[in-house]
Amino acid sequence: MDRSLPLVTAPTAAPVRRDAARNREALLAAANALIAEGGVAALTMDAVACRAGVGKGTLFRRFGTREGLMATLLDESERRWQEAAMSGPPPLGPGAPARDRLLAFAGSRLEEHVRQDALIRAAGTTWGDNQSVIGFHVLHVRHLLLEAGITGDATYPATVLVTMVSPPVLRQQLDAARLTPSRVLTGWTDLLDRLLPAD
Amino acid sequence: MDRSLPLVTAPTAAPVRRDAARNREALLAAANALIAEGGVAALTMDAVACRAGVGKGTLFRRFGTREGLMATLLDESERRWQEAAMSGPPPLGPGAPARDRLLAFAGSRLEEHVRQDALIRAAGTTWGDNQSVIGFHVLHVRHLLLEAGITGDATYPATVLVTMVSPPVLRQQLDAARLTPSRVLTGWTDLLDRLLPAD
DNA sequence: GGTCGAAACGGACCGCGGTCCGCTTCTATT
DNA sequence: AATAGAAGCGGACCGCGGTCCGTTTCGACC
Repeated sequence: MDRSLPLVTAPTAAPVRRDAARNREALLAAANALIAEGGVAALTMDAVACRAGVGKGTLFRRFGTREGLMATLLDESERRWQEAAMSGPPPLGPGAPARDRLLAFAGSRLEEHVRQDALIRAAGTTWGDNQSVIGFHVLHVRHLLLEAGITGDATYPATVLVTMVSPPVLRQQLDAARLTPSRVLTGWTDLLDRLLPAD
Repeated sequence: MDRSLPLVTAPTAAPVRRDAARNREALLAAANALIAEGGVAALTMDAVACRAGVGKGTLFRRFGTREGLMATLLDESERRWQEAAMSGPPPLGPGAPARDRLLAFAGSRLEEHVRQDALIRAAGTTWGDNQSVIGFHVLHVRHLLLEAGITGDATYPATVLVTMVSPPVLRQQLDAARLTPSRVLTGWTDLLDRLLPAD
């Protein structure tokens, strides 16, 4: 682990009561199963509650809204990604040159966002505008930019680079503009090299 | 008008029948009135139909979904913006130096997106991922970048600059990162000057 | 083990988005 | 003007997200 940053916060405080914790896990398992079987559209709140063998009120008490439930599912994989970025193998994890890690960052986020696209869309702004996730990515990239020797303010360039592989921007480029993933990464790399000092 | 680009396409083909056209206008007027009175939350499909004096089926036939209705409302103001950018007064319209027009573009989009934020959020991906709008902006900025003498590929930098004043990115910067609008524009200007050749 | 307050549970209930289909209205054609 | 048939219309109906509140369960403390 190359530094300490707050990981994505637990969106719902861990329940204290035993039954509450058990139900929480049952609900998440049911939600994952439903998505695996029938896609995001199959994730109805009634179905989740029924499959988990609990009442609907319990489900809503735990996750607030359908989008909140989705955000929790996304947080799970985000947590795994963040661990990989902080203490996993290079080039995404520590141990590789900063520029290589930056490229790995872009490729990895692109892959993740394409893989989870349906769920991210359905979660709407609840997840997409998540401050802690974006904030983590910006700090991560900013750290690597500084390590790579960027001159001047690093926060805005970091924001730019993170933004350019964010879900809405990728959708625009991949779907609307009909670009291939590798073309997107080429553009991103060019942008990175314009922002870094010429070596 | 400095060039010809396709304006935002009519989202719903103009009705041929007289009564259909009349109802369409009545529905849009009702929708605008409801939003003016009670915000986006007051825009229920039943209320729009009732206020316009037509049946619910007619409303859905015309606009497809609630989001589709919102997208139509947004298209109206977008059309006005595009006219201002193509044939309005400088610096947004033609007649000013390219760099000034680019700054005017950023400021104008920021203002527009902040003003319409609630509606844009509520419209979801129906409007936000709108290819024709984003495509228009990218072409506009790309044109100005070339006029300003950018070297190399201009499309990706144009996409970057457009993206950085898009609604989700602005929300992240203004709400989550607590930046002021002028700070955002400063960052944008810096980015622009990094992308343009040093003069 | 008994007691008690708080936390969690569950399912009836509500409002809204969206669909469906029989009825009405318009306009092209003669 | 009459006609025909396509386009438009309307509102009953449905499913799902979300709420509410009386009931149940947990576990801390005695």
